[in-house]
Amino acid sequence: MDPQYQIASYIQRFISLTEEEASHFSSKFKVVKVRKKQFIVQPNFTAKKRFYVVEGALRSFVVNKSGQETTIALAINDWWITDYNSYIFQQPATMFVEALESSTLLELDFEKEQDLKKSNPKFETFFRIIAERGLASQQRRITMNLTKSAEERYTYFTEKYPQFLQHIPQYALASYLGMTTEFLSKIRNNKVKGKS
Amino acid sequence: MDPQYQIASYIQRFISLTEEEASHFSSKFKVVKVRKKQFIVQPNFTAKKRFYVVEGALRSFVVNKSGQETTIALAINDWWITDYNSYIFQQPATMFVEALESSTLLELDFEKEQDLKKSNPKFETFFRIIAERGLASQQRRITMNLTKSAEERYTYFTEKYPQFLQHIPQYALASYLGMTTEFLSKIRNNKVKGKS
DNA sequence: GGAAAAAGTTGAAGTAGATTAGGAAATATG
DNA sequence: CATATTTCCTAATCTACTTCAACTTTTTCC
Repeated sequence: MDPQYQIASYIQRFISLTEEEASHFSSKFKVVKVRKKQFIVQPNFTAKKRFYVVEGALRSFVVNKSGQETTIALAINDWWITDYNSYIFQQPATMFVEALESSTLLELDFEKEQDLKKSNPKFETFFRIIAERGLASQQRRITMNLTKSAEERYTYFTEKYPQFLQHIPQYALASYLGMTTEFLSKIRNNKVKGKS
Repeated sequence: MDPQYQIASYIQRFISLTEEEASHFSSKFKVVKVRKKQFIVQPNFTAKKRFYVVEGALRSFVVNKSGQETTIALAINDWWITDYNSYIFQQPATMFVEALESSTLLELDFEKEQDLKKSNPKFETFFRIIAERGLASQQRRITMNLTKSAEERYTYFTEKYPQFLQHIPQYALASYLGMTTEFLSKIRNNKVKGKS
């Protein structure tokens, strides 16, 4: 399927557009293919784009001084990814965004996004809606992280996002869920002390 | 100072409005005074409003089956608060929002917010901007929670949000930062084992 | 302004999950 | 298709933080 068509179909889940509007919207996106392990956002460089995933899998992560990587966000098809703090404020990024497998993306340049929003209030509405949905989902994630045990967080994730499990290596998922890869391995193999 | 004036001044930090637009915007807000310990959002009831804090302090929190409370968000003057997951999707709330001290709020009804956004694209832009800023700030919070120790999270908070410390009881702050009130007490009094 | 309730403190003991280290699978690539 | 690299697993040891319990201080409110 044509990637440009996909983004037009995606936006129309949230707002209704004429054919002309839909094709104007799609025209601002550029198809990008990335290979596994390729970076599309890097610390100290401003994230100039946000990315809609057509196919594949990516993650954003931070690295601390001792080299430990922590996954902050995950994305498969139909999800968006970038370093939002960098993109929204057009400031230097603190994160990497990396392809976990070869992927097809639609990139939207920050300036083009501003043009879209200026050109038609419907597009402004669209970006407002996806920001609000992101906000609500991050509120749920913060709540999970503060209130649930490692095992409960993993169980919740597998039930809520089963499609991710096929694409995300365990080391990336573990730090996303706030635990080590060793501990996640024990959970998955039911070897947590005190569990049957 | 007139509370309605404050919200007009607040929105103009983000977008410029004519006097008429500013007063149209302000007119949709209703001044509400709440006393300490009063709830403005409760689980199972849909959050029909979002609240801009003129003066005072509030928190949102969840309660688990064993009665333990976890603070999810904090708000003092110039901040917004509600259960966003409930408000945005107009679904039953899972959180309480409670006044930590007697406060003056400006409440915005969900329906009135929709009217505002329909009436003028500038208002759509405003709500998009505050959603995006919330998104970026939550991304930072998730990163902190996943990568820093309890003591580092506390130190970061005191440096970044010193104004909150005067208003927020320690038990509320502790669970917001993802630790027990006992442990936060030890951090504050430098009694953490292995620390000088 | 005095009693009761709420909030904060301290220390001892316990535990969820981290760290370390080594080996086994799986996957990539020449 | 073999071997190098990456990912995953297991188990012993360790620790950052929790739990519990008793106490002190601060705040509330009749």
